[in-house]
Amino acid sequence: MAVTMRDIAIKTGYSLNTVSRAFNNRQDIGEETKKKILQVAQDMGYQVNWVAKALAERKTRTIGVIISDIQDPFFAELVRYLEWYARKNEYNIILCNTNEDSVQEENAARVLINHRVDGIIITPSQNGRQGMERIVNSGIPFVLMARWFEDLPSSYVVIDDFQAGCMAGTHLRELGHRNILFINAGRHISSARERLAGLKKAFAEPGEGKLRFEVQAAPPSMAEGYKTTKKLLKQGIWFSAIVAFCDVVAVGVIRALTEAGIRVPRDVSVIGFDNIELSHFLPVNLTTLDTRKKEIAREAMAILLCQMTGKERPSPVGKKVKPQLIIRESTGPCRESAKT
Amino acid sequence: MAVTMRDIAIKTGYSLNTVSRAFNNRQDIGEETKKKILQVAQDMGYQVNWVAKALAERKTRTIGVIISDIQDPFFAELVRYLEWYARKNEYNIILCNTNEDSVQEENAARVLINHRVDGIIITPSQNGRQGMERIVNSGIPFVLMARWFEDLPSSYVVIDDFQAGCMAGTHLRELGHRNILFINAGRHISSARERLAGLKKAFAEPGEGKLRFEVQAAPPSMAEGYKTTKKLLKQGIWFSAIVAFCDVVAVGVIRALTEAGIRVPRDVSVIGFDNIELSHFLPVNLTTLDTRKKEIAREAMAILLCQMTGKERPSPVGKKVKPQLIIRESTGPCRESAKT
DNA sequence: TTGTAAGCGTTATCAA
DNA sequence: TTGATAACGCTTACAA
Repeated sequence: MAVTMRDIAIKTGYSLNTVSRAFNNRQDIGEETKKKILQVAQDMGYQVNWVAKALAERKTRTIGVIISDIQDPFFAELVRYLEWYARKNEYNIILCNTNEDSVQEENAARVLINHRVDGIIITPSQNGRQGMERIVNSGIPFVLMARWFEDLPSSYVVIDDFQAGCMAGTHLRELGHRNILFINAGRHISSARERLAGLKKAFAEPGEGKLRFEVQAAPPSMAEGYKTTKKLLKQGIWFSAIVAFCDVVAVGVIRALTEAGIRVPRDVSVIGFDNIELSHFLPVNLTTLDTRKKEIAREAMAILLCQMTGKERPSPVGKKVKPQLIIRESTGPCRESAKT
Repeated sequence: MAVTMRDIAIKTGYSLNTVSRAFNNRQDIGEETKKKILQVAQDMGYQVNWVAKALAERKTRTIGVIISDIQDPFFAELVRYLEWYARKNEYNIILCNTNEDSVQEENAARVLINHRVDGIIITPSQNGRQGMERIVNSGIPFVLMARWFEDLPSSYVVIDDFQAGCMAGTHLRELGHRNILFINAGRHISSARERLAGLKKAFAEPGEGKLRFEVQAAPPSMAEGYKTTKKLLKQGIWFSAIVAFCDVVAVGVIRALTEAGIRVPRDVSVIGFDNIELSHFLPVNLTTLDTRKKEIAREAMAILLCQMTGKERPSPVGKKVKPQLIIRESTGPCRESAKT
């Protein structure tokens, strides 16, 4: 069907090998010959067959990306950057969405290994390790992104979630808030654990108030943020500020508050994490901790590229990016007149 | 490095061919033999090499997806469904993001062709046809999704955008709105043209008001919706309802209105398209036209699967899915007391 | 039921 | 600077 290098070899009278040389820009070929071959290739509409090339070179120039929820704007943005950086380095991306499900994750790992991807970037679901095990055993270079395992010696790029939690807490404390509700994600997620720890730290000084509640909305989504808040409100629980695990959850939280006639930030302050694009196009713009999505994607790709091209087995490198507090409209001073 | 079929052949004493038979579940092999081979394969940790398989079979079991903006929740959701349906049929997805740029689109087309994907699903940027041309010439089966070319005989799955526009207009007309502003996307996008036409149709009856303005926010994004609205407001233009090209644009529109002290829907009604998840978690939930993302993804995949497996060159099939009006909080009756 | 041999479209080795 | 020839890891006739 399609034109092959052999066709070109026949057409030009050169050997297959020489044709290959022309395409791969080798030194051991005459300028004239090269020109002629490339011209003929163009005329015949030749297109490399990357499958054959991959088999011969044992390199697919393909990176597997395992993401827990492509519909979450945070991950969507990460994927966008990853795709961009990959493309720039002439790699393709095979996308696998796990919906935070360990079975789908394991399946994704298998698929990518069979596909002989050159490397993997993964946001592990962290509620099961079968997928990770497969990847580790395969020997394919990989980088954890946004989440990591303390006990797994591997490369990772994450935000400094402890610090992020701490910054969120400090911001609220400084505004006078003493009764904080944290709508967290499931504790199996590393960032959930670390943000909680950071938050607690911020309220560790005696007399400085406390984290009154931590509840878990899993998976982290608008719907869960909404449902959880609604339920708590119904229980008559009171708080002057809510920390949401991420902006997406915060959006659901604010909707629930609005429905209950509670105004943000007058009655209750809300703070999120991630700084997704949406967070500054809401009627009340969200105070949030920027999680440096672009940097994370860039770093993850840089580390992976390094491990893929490196000759020797590379030692794992971990990177924690500093978060940044973005103060907008959803947080304000605590009003003492809060009811109970 | 990795275990190959040859290794298994040697280990078991059978021929390469017999090993192949075992894996491909053929009939011409003894039950015992098969069992033994599979067992050994498992023990040795064998993993198929899909690259080699693809080269031999001339099938990669890979589908290329060219999307114009993965960060747009509408497309993110489509991609999620596509990935799901693909996986279900044992296909992988190679993702290419074009950012609505025809150069990136052409590049994506080239890449996917070189990769010998079995099929392509594309949301064409429609501001240049080089990419489409490449795809058509390659002979690889493809399906247009969400956008189509009237003059290109090819398979497509779109929403009935004319009807969607018409429904939006009718809804507003029935609420008494007579001065409508349409913040559209660029006219090169088929859905932009068709929604506009439908909208006009809804106001075609004499005395039934009119579409006062159409302005274009390109690319369709929150930021563009915001900027455009802001600018119009500054110009002192008045209208009682805004139709936004999509929910994402509507979000930016509402933010701009809110900043200007204009309340939705009391002062101005807003209607969007797509019914993204976000649209019912906003402080004021969005009235919108559901664009049946799941159906579109399912249909696109179904048609593609059919074309990929079909023996004969299939004739193009086009499908227009019916939109659905979802009335929520952002539209209300027109108040005559509108200022100018 | 099994094995032999050729082929998929490249790259790589080595000799000319 | 070029050309045979052998990989790469699998499938698929065709033969036994």
